[in-house]
Formats: sequence, C-alpha cells, structure tokens
Amino acid sequence: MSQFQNEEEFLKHYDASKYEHPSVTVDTLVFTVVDRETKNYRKLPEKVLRVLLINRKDYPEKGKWAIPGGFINMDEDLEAAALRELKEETNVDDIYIEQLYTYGDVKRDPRTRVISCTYLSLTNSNSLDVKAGDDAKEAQWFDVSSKLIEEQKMILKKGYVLKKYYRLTLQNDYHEFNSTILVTITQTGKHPRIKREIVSSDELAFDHALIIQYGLERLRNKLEYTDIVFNLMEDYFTLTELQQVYEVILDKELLKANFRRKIADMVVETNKYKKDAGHRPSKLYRFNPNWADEHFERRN
Amino acid sequence: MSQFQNEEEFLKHYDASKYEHPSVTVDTLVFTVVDRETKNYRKLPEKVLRVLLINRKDYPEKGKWAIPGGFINMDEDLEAAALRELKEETNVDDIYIEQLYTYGDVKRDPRTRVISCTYLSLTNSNSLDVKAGDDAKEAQWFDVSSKLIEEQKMILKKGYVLKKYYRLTLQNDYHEFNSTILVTITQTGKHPRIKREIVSSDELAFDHALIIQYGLERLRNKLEYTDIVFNLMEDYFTLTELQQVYEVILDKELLKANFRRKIADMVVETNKYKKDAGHRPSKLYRFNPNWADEHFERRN
DNA sequence: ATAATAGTGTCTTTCAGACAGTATAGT
DNA sequence: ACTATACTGTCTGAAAGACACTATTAT
Repeated sequence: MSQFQNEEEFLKHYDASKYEHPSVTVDTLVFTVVDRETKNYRKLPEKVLRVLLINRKDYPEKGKWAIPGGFINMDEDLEAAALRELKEETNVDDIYIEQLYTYGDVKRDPRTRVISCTYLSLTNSNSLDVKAGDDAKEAQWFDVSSKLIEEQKMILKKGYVLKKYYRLTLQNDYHEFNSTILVTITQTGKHPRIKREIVSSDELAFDHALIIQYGLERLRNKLEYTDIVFNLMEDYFTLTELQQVYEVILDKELLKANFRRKIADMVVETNKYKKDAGHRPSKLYRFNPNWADEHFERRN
Repeated sequence: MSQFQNEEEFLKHYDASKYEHPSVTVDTLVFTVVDRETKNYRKLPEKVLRVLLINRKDYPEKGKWAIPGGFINMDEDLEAAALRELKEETNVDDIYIEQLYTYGDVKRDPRTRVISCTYLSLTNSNSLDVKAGDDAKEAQWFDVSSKLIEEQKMILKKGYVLKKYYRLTLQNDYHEFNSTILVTITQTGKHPRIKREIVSSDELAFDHALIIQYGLERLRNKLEYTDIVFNLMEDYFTLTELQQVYEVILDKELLKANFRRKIADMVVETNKYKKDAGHRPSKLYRFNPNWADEHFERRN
C-alpha cells in the first residue's frame, strides 16, 4: 500500500536521483544521393548514395568516424534533440527524419551505460550545406554501399541457423574503410530470431557500423512501399533520375518501361523540360502529394 | 584539443553523474489470440485479439491500466530488461519479442523525464500463464480493437492535412474503456509528417494508448509480409484457424480459397486431423521453417 | 437428413517482367 | 549522320480477387 494520499503528494517526494540512470543520446543517420562527375558530354552522371559522418575530435573513440549526435537535454523531445544536434554539428536543416532503432547494449560505450535513440534522415543534394560545426568536429560525406559477401546455412535437428556476412564500405576522396557485419537468423522451434553484430569495424566509432547497415536496410525496404524516395529528390526531376536513385539504393538495374508504370501514380507531369546534353530532352516531373492518401497504411 | 593523453586516461576521469540523466524504462505490449466461448456445438469458436495490461497499484497513475514494464538495470541489455519485467510482473516467459518504438516526450511522465523503449511481443494462448507478480500488481487480458471513426481532410495551398480519429477499445469481463487517438498526416512541400497523439484516454496510464495503437498498426503491417503470425499459433493448427487469426487482426473477412493459396508456402501439411465438432474434420498444419529463407529481406 | 465446416477448380482482372520498337535533342 | 537518352507498345506468365462447386463428419 502506498504511503501517499494522492499523486500530487507522491510527486512532491519523488527523487529521480535515487537510482543510477543511463545516459541517453540521439544519433542521426543522414543519407543523400548526388551525381558523380562525368567526362562524356552526352552521358548522364551516375548517382551515388552518401552518408554523413563526423570525425570525433575527443575521447572516447577519438579519431574515428561517427554518425552525428549527442546527449539529449532534459527539456527537449527526442526528435527535437536529433534535429538540434544535426544542426549544431553539420549545419543541416529542414530535413526528413524518422526514428530508426534504439541501441542500448551494456558495453556499447566505454564511458558508461549509453542508450542511443537513432534516427534516419534523408535530404536532397541541393539542400546540403555541410560545414564543420564550431565544436571543432569535421563533417564529411561518404559513398556508402553494403554487399552480401558470404552466406552460411547450418541445418539443425529442429530448424536451422543462417549467417549472412555483409561488407559495409565507406569511401570518399580522402578516406576509405570497410566494416564487416554478421546477421544471424536462428530458426529453431517457434520464434525466429535475428541478431546483428559487428565482426570488424576499425574506423567507425562505437556500434555505428550496425546503425548504418540497419538504416540502409530500412531505406531499401521503405523504398518499395512508401514515397520516402522523394525526400532524396529535387522538386523537379526526370523519371530517369528517379529511376537512378532507386537503382543506386536497391543496388540493381530496373527496366525503364516497367519502372515508369510502377511509379506512374506517385508523380505528376509538368510542362517543363530538362534540355542540356547531346540527346532528346526529358520531361520534368514532381511528386504527387495525393498518392500518400490511399497508401497511408503502409507508412510504418 | 583534449586534455587527455589516451582513451584509458580519459575514461579514468569520466564522471557520468556530472550531467542530469533521464530515467529509462522498457515497456512491452503483449498480444495473443484466444477462442471466445461458443454455445452451438457445430459452430467454430470466434477468435479475439487480446492485449495484456496491469493495474497500477502505486503513484503515479495509480489505478490506471498500463503495459507491463519498468526501469532498466544498469547492467542489462534493453531486450533482456523487457523480458525480465515481463516475467516479474506477469509470469509470461519464452516469448517472441521485437523493438517497437521509443517514446521520450518531455512531459509524458509526471515524475521526471522518462524515456520508454517499447517492445512488441506475441504469444499463443496456450503459453499463457499470467498471474499477478508478487509486487501486488494485477495483470489482466483485454480484448482490443481499433477502428477509424472519423476522417477530415483539409486542402491547403501547398498540400493538405489529413486527420484520422481512431477509437481504441479495451474490454474484458470486468472492465471496458475507450481511448481516442488522432493521427495527423501533414503533406506540405516535400516532407509528409505523421503525428500520433492522444485525444482522450482516461483509464490508460501515461501515453500507453498510443503504444497500443501503434503496436496494432505494426502487427497488421507485418502480418502481410512476414511470418510473424505463427507466434500467435499453436504448433499444430488448421488453415481455418490461421485464417481467423488474420481476420481478427486485419479486421476484415478473407476468401477461403484465396487465403489458402496465399499462405500455402508458409505451412506444411501433417497427417494429423482435428476431429471434434459436428462437421468434416480438418487437416492440421505446421509452420514451414524454410519459408523465412527467401523472404528474409522484408523482416524489418 | 442436416448443419456446419473442409477443401478444390476455374474464370477474370491486375500487375510484374521482358523486350522491342520509335522519337528527338546536340554535336 | 551519329550517339545517347526519352518514351511507348505489347507479349507472357504469375498472382489477386471473386465465386461456385464438391466432400465429410457428428448429431
């Protein structure tokens, strides 16, 4: 039985510092798609998927690359904290953001128990205005790709264990490094379980290789059933550009005619054209905001 | 520039208590599907979706119903904490669990800043062994349903705002109550935004009505592209039972022949039969563990 | 025999995949 | 004229949706 008469009374005596509390950070994975340079005046530029990382200028994990983030303030919501940190560290603003996953393993940070609530964020390359923030952290974009490099299947008496090794590659003009991630699917009895763990990740801080890998998976999945891709596009875009963005994220080629049929409802034609290179100009399209209505259910 | 020579040196001087930290809880939403009683000996029992709630015996929110959960220990992983709390409070064990969402609004708990990392959990009705834990908390199952009751669309100059009101109903033999949840989809300019908020929720503690609503949405979505449903089934089940579970969760009727074709690859026939009532006996099936292989990508 | 469920066959429409074809700017 | 891209038409086969039909048990 409670010693207090009412809730007001209870709250007056409540002392939050009685117990030890973990630290809570928010970390934001920012993706964008940009054009790679091209020499042939006729050829269209290739698209590349990029992720934003900052070089840690302090312990712990000093010198390693991390996704932007930091400790939350006691008086700000989680998403607000994510946006604030992003702004402080990288000057990126007005951006699509959604919660990704919360990482809280006991040993993931050497300082103390740190729970990291991570966010996935998308922006088009035009809105980029990345400079290092004034806290002496260096922000850079990295080309990112994740490929399945090995697969093992072990059959057990009841079910099986599937191990998938992914190579996560981050590179730009100045740096290049790899991480290896192991995804284990255990199917024994009733509940299949998925575990993601880092095999090696020398240049990425903490468990951030996992976050990038998982964010990429989420992005790929959502590409197929939401309108999330338009956060990576300019206001006006050609259908070929849109297709290229799909292709670089899904890491596979798509057939033009089929692609156009599939995304037809998501876009609206404009009367503008993109005339630039040595070939037929292409019509510019915009996102069709009414598309979201009927497809609202699949947004989670 | 850092004042420390190396990471070891840094960690020796690190004092986590320098800053104020939020509290962190884990809360787990547990769903199951059970048979409702039937009087007609021929008729199959109807299925109902249930959620597990506990009645809070202490401040804050004393007397209200809440999802089982509690504060994490400093030396246990998040999922482990969720499982421990579930076991302590409700005696539920060996259960499917996945992370749902992390709630961290500043004012969501009157005591202090509380970040709640929530989990979604599924179990079949056979595995139920719910008793109130020894900390004098009462656990009960509630039939749960969420229905769209009103929809408003406002057209703006650039885009629109869609407001959807859902009625969340919880009821069992002893209690019945409703919450109203407002889902607002704002589509202006580039980034569509979704906000979920509680309009009214008198008998549910904190923002738990939101969690139930969101968990139900997640369950509905995953039903369509994963094998998650089998966590709600016994080892052996009839195809009609499986269909009933789909129907009660999706809240719509399905055509038998089409349903069977759709789930054909996910199950394997056995030579057992369920002969019980005044009609043709039906074959028992099991989950086909090989199904997961090819469909691994869509698991997130 | 009857009531209720178990289980199958097939028609139609829709959609994904593959591929071949025509159109048009800039040099 | 040539090159690279823009854009469309159509065939095929698979899957989704709708519906009708047959089969089998306990009472």
